[in-house]
Amino acid sequence: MAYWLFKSEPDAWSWDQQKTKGEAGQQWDGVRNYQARNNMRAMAVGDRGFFYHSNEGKAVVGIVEVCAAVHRDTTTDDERWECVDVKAVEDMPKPVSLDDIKANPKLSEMVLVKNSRLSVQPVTEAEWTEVCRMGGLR
DNA sequence: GCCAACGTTGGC
DNA sequence: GCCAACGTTGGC
Repeated sequence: MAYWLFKSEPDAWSWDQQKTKGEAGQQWDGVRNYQARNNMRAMAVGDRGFFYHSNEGKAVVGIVEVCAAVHRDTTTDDERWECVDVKAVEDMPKPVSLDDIKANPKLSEMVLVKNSRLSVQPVTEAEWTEVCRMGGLR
């Protein structure tokens, strides 16, 4: 299983909104960046991801699971753009802020730190485990 | 609200 | 195919 990080501005699509979708999940639409799209193409159903609030909050607030493989983004006619569906799995008991992540030497290579503008990012297993630990999971 | 970093576009 | 101009993102 692979791990990912999905970034969203809470004004546009928040963790609370995501949770209201429940098991049905929601397509992660609106991505208009090739790197981010390619990351979604590489996803498999069952992969896990962090749900990160950018701008407002700036923290990992929850865990999502990929529940549908990559498909056309229905919010555009442009065939280039595709997305996966994700569903909320659980809250971070304690949100892990960007400051917390930057302060942790183990996480200094995270894409979130290195390339803060990429909206869908890969996360290594070591990074996943560490952020979960910081957030009070397991 | 500012601005640096980055990605995309389009003229040549 | 290069690169300047432009637009967007997101941390501060």
